Amino acid sequence: MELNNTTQYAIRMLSYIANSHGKLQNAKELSQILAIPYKFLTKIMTELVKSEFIISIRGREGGYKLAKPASQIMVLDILNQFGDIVKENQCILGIGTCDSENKCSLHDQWVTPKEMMIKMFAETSLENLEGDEFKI
Amino acid sequence: MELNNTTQYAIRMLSYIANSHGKLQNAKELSQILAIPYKFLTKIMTELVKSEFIISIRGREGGYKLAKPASQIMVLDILNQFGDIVKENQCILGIGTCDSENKCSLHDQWVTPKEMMIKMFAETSLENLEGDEFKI
DNA sequence: TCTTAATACTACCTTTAAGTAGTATTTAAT
DNA sequence: ATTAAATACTACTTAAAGGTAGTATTAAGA
Repeated sequence: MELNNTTQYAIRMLSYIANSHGKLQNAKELSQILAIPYKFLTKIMTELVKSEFIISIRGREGGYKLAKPASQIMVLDILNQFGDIVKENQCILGIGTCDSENKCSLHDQWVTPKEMMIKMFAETSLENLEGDEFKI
Repeated sequence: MELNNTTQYAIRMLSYIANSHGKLQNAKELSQILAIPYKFLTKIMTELVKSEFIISIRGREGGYKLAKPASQIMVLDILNQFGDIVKENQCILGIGTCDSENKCSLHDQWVTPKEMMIKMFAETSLENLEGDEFKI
């Protein structure tokens, strides 16, 4: 019951960049600060650029910054981009979809925690992650 | 954000067996009913036997049954057995452990959904999974 | 006692996620 | 112009999860 590694890294990268208020961040430093392997970080970053979370400036003095205000990037968007599915009708036992018509054996117990989780991911933006509680 | 495949299968297997009120179930039939590959099912079942969720009877007319009352097998126990970690101090961003002293950037938002999830898994037994809502 | 139907064991294969390597491209500074 | 420092691209390797194959063992029933 975990987010996959790539998603975890992506959130940390975006969260860190969101805290640097528009100042360009480069891959080398990010890799050191966040303790994410350089080559893996750049790979993920390229996906974040393509999916328009991040704008990259190439060449010397280049780097990365957010493509839109931190308040407009929801954690749920990041999860979706990296295939960490959290859907309303998702069956926790992996038997297709689950709803009130078609329930798996854990369905009723799972409804409430699942909804809380989805709500949290959907309502939390990168802006909400700023502040002293940032951990590396 | 999903349970791993093996855990999902194990819950479904145990849940089905819990609903058969002591009648021995064999791997071949379970495999057909639950649509789980036979060889994979027996592999998981052997682990359930070794970890004392299940008692197996070998030989002709053999099969599987619960090793203890359904009310005493919690879903959380199954998760733990198959490495699906759901712990109080588990960091959702995978940076070691997380607590009120040492917070990752998502910590505060994650606390409540996480606790609900853990509570649900810890308090739900196989007995609670019985009934008409059983889906295959 | 022999056959058959069941679980158990050992070892392997396949797929996917995670991570790495090397080169090409871009651009500011000198 | 040249260099240096940055991102982008293509392809590969590694590790872990998921799944399969074949054989051994067990025990009821004919």
